[in-house]
Amino acid sequence: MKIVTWNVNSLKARLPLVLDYLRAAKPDVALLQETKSTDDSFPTLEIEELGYNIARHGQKSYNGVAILSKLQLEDVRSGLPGDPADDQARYIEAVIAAPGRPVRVASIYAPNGNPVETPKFDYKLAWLARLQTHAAELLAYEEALVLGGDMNVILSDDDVYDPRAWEGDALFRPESIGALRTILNLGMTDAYRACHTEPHRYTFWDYQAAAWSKDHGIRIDYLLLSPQATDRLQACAIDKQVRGWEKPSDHVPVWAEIGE
DNA sequence: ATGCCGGGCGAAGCCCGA
Repeated sequence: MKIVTWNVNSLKARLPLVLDYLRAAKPDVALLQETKSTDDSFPTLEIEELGYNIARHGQKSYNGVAILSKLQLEDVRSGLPGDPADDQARYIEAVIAAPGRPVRVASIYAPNGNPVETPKFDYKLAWLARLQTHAAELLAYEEALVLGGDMNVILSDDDVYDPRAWEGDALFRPESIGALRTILNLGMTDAYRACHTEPHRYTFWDYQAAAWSKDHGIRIDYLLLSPQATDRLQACAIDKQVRGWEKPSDHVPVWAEIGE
């Protein structure tokens, strides 16, 4: 089962690119973030034509997450538990009903958190703490689980072109790194790092300052696997070439192959 | 370089992202 995560930065603006990618890469499951689509404005027909079932959780203008799956979706849950007052559409999960070998997946868009020293950073840390609590609950199921998405955290100096340039940024603050490490320490595996040890492999390049042509990127999009999913991990890669396509997102897809 | 792009909203210019 090929599972891809991708922050598309507006599904409406990116629809031709997304459809091209789905046709070429043929993922069984696509976890999308920053769809910026309400559930009513979601391009359902175009995506269903490619053979995908859809679960989406959107809002107007901002955020928005979705799960596309060629297999049936079950037990769909929208919204990250832990704060009924939080109305930002940043989390959706579902079970991919592979016969005999189901996989629970989540599409996650963690808050950016900038500028620090503002409520935005507090919200980010509180949100990641809620994700930790929920991840612990899901891990207790002892099933194949894939938490995929834009975590908005740079885990180490190896995941950024110039650590000094990001010093103090909400994505690289010790509190942010600690929050994501705490989730990994529950027993989850960073799929890309399980397959690749070489440093300086990125998933995001800013539109500005010629970041792409200079390879000034950061790795902030992850597939986090439960032990049961890690046992089935066969391959993982970053589809970097998509950043060079026409009218790209600033993020690129990251995929993992989870065996049967 | 706390906004150089790029998108949403909505029809000019502000909000937001990382």
